[in-house]
Amino acid sequence: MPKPVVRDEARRRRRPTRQGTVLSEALIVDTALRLLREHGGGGLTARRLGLALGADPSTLYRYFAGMDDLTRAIGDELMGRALGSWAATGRWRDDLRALGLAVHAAYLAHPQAAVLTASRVTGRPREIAVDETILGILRGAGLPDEDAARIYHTFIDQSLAFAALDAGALALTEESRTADEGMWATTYARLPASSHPHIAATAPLLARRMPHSAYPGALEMLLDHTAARLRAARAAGG
Amino acid sequence: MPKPVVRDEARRRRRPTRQGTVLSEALIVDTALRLLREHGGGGLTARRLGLALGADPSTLYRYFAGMDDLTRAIGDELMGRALGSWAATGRWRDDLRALGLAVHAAYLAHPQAAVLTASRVTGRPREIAVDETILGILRGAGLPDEDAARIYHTFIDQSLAFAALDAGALALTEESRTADEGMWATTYARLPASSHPHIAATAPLLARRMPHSAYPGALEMLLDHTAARLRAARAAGG
DNA sequence: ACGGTAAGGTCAACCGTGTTGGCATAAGGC
DNA sequence: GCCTTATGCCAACACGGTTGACCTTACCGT
Repeated sequence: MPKPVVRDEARRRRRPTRQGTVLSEALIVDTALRLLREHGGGGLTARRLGLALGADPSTLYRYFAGMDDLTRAIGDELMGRALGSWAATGRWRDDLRALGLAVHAAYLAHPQAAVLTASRVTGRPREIAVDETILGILRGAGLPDEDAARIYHTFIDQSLAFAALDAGALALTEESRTADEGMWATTYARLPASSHPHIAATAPLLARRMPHSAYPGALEMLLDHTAARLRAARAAGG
Repeated sequence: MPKPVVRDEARRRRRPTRQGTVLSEALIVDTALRLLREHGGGGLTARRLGLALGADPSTLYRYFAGMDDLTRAIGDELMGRALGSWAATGRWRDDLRALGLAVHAAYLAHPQAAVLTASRVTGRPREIAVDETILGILRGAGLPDEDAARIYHTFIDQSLAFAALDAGALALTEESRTADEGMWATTYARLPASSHPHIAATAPLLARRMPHSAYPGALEMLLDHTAARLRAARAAGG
């Protein structure tokens, strides 16, 4: 039978660890983020986390149901940081763009964590706050609920999907990352025009473009689409 | 020192395994896909793969440098299947849409494999073939190289990113997947309008929409954008 | 036809992983 | 200040990828 997990705020006694640290959900999540940053994508292990905290690995199970649960908490923390770095201006297009870039940036700031968490819907508080904010921007701009729901869905999924993809590239070890990026300057650039005319013709352009994220461009497409729907709604509404 | 890896076509002897099966890269990849399908996302292990093949796990290292290398090969196989299920019509918009949906579908047909592979650029033959095809459609439609390269980049990253995200949802165990989907009908729907007015107002719409992929919508936005660029290019060109 | 070489399959072992059940200790309500 | 029990610790388990030494037999050259 697994140990019972006690939510942080319901914790009654605070007993320091043998090495003196007093544990908490926040401390564990922060330490996990640090480990991911320092030791790379596979660097987050129960044992290593315990060592970094000065606690036995099994102690973590008093705070999280398992590594999977901890992972979700990390994802929610990233969402919180994204929202914290964002401020509303009242101009829907600027606000939506800034929020998208903030989420993207917050995840990319911890690529290894992003890879682990970006494709999971957590349903935790910070994620809900972000969802509410997005819907608020869209409905506040005057979109009908139908459009708002559809565009919200595309917006959040696109942001998380690109965050995970881009983070995946960043999370590679320095060695294999430069190898991947160099692939465009080598493998692809060397393909003969006879067999791959289109790649050959655009290879220099691609080599310059591929190492960067395509997210800002995709985001702009979504904003264009939103603007068009907004014009349509205003025309129909009066 | 690791065992030397011999590429399939350079293999000189074909020695049957103790249990009689004759190995090959293709057989291993196919079996790996079957295991992922049958046993779920974490179901692909060297030991289990060896067992399914009737071979010792360590034998795999004669064919792939490690599980990571095998993973890349699986990703390339999915690309091949996507391209194989696609046929050109000459109408750029239809072709691009069909190719995007084919890639997305090929990955979603093997969600667990997609999660492992979609965020890696492999540089393997089938992936290069897909890239060449996309660029061909865009340049064939009459786009300037600059636009073609940019839209190609957005297109392939968007397709893979959504494939990984959507596959992530599908790859969950039946239990936690219905839990995740039900979250929209429960957690989100129960948020009070006082604290979360926008979620409360659109909850029924979201509950119906969120379980489906946002990819088709995002793809259509990209096609709209491409059409606009194409009009601009034609206006400028003559 | 056959012998020697080395390719390719096998075995046993290593170390690191998440996770658990039982135990010890001390925090904090009374 | 006692007693309860929350909370941290320990030892162990099953399983993961990976490796080095090994054996066997398919194939090449004669």
